[in-house]
Amino acid sequence: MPHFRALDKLDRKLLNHLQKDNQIPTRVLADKLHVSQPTCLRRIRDLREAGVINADISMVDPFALGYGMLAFLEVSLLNQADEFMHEFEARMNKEAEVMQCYFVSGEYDYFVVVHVIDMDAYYQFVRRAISGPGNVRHFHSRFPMKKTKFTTRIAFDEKAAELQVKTGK
Amino acid sequence: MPHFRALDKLDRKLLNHLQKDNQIPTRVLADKLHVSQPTCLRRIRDLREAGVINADISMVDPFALGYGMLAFLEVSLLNQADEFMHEFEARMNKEAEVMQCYFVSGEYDYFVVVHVIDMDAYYQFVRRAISGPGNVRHFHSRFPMKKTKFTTRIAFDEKAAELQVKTGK
DNA sequence: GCTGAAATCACACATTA
DNA sequence: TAATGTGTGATTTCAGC
Repeated sequence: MPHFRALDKLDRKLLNHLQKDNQIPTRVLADKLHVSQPTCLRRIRDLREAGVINADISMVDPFALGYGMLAFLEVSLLNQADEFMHEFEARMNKEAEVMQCYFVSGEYDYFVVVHVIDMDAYYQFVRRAISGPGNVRHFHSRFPMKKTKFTTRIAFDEKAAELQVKTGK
Repeated sequence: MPHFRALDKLDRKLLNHLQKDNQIPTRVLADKLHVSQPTCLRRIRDLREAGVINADISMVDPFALGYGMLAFLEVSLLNQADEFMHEFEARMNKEAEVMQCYFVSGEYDYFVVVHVIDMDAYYQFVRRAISGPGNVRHFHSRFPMKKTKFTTRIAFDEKAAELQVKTGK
């Protein structure tokens, strides 16, 4: 049974901390926020169960591993019937090189962010996943020279705090 | 003193797991990979110290919090002297709404991904951070209708594994 | 890779608003 | 009634060997 509740100040403070570091002991976090350790833990558990916290992960630096090449790939499909769009999206979901994929309006249908080792790997990716399988009318590549910012942290301002949040199941 | 070493199979397996879930007890992870728990822990610690693991964080679902609106913002600067580019990049770094920023070649200089609550918030953001401060020649907004994939996980194939990785400081 | 001490997590229960 | 705080046992981390 789905229910709704609003995020209060404590929730927002917790999220702001956990977005930076989720390995901090609940005891330390509790002290910082002037609540007890079990309260801290309970709130975090609830945020996870509610899906506000999607996942708890280690961030790996792609450049530290030789994945120095990034590409923006714009794709327009031949056939835009629902099943074909789903087929394309499913394919992108399976491809490990695809970091992000967006359905966009305008000249192209999809905007895809691809992370690969080098140009050869990118070429192979395009042949295998884009031009190979068919149903692609046109595609266009751009190569960002530098990633100057990348964050998964979202900001919690007052307005957002007042919004109702769908929690739990 | 910086030193180099290559990632072996164990490192890659560890990273593949931790990218999905960094809350798994090292004991469980050790059993899965058929190594001892302290070995597992030491490897992970080394990967963190080496900077291969950037951060350990909770991922927050922006849509669960009412941040339902995404925008692609392309910007070209008036003055492209180094100091002005740094100034723009620094500004994007400070803005909480900016999730990603890339320096690109072509018609525009920067590709910026912005995450906001609604169109009004986006308008305010553009006025404050883009058109307001000056040195922007032209900008153009696109609004992706759906994010069909977003991951921070990078793939570890054999080729990548053989690459030398800069570790330590 | 094994063992053990220290720390953390996570539960039951009393308390408060 | 629902959420917080206190106290306690089970797990986990992490150092020494």
